[in-house]
Amino acid sequence: MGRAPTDTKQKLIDTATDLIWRQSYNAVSVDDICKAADVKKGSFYHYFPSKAHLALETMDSCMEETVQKYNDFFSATRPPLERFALMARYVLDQQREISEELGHVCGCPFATLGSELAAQDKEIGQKITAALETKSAYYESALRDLVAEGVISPDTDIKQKASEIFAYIIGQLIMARIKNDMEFLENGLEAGLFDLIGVKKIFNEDKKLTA
Amino acid sequence: MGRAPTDTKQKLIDTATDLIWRQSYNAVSVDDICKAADVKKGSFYHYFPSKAHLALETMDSCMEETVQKYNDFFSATRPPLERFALMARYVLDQQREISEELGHVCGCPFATLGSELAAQDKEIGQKITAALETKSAYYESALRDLVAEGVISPDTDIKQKASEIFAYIIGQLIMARIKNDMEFLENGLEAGLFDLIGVKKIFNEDKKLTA
DNA sequence: TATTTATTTGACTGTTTGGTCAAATATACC
DNA sequence: GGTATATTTGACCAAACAGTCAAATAAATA
Repeated sequence: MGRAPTDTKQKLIDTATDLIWRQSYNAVSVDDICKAADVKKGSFYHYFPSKAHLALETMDSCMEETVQKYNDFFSATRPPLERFALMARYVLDQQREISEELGHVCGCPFATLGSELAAQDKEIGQKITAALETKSAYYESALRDLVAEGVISPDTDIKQKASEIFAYIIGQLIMARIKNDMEFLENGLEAGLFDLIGVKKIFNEDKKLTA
Repeated sequence: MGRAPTDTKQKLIDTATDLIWRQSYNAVSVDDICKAADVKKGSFYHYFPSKAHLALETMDSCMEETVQKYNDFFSATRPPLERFALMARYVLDQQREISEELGHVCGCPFATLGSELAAQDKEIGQKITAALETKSAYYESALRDLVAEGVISPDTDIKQKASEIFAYIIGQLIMARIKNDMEFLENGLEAGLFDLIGVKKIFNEDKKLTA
């Protein structure tokens, strides 16, 4: 009994993700989101108790996709350096696609939203902190495997190194967003990543490790 | 003839800097700024044609202070490694002070504002891009001196390295802001910086280089 | 003291904001 | 067809928003 569920909620989440990612949380109004999603405001508040809750759910939605991708990229079956390379390529592809679709380089949605809202909404700050720490965990694991394979020094401070890689990627994405410059990312992201890891060799076009 | 100038304009700039740095551009209203500065709205619009123009002037004000500090830290009379160490210490001191004053780790005002407004206000985006490139120039120069002194490899790609250092610092500051965690910065910032430069030695408490 | 000019004031406007609600409507099941 | 439940609607609200303006006021000069 009862009426069948619709895709309205997901439509709101997807629309809000794009609008907020492109602009910012406070610059996008509930009316903007409703208009873009072609949903009336009453429906919005049927699915979300507040605008902030919608933002939380866009984060969940983003994180779900990220975890799915990263579980593939960082699979233990892959050589650890390939994991990083796949991740870097994914970031670049994603940024290129979004920038063509939305007309602006958008950077990391977690970092952008987090930077804007961390001091404004505690719950969002915590959710984003958790998301970012999840990502770091992938890096740490891959770095440990690199130590085990003797590719990088056993003295490596794994936590510190992962944090460096992570901060570097976030920093690059923020810079690319501010400059609205994809080329900046294309040139620096992968190179810097491998420089940070401490290996000079990177993958060639056949996706095999060069000597 | 005429009335003497007052400090009202500067008071508005200083107040706005704190409020926007702590929260975000769109989360702070002109009324908020006026109330905090104890200035009536009419006066606000006597000095600034719009809220966005006020934001531009807060950036100018921040940049002025930064350039003054950096001209000292990155003076060619200093050993290049000391330049980076002084800068790192300044960032930490500043963040600690602001976080105690405003009750939250605030990160880099340029990055925060830039990330929020780059896609919303072109002029602000350009101003921030210029500011960030000015900072990078200090790093590049110091890195070249490190090469000249033989501290780092002459093969070093200076532009890329400066970009890595820069992205790392911005990334760390964004993370610290999101996590609202000074300890995170205290632990990682300086260590990561020197790791990125490629030297293990850092300054001891007497501010002399250790062997 | 009169004049000139920069500054300050506070009331005002039209719009947008996040959020509410009772009523209307659609649909799945019995 | 009747009933239960989920969804949708659009009108509505008070507060907040960026920005305006004519009048009042303060001070430096002459």
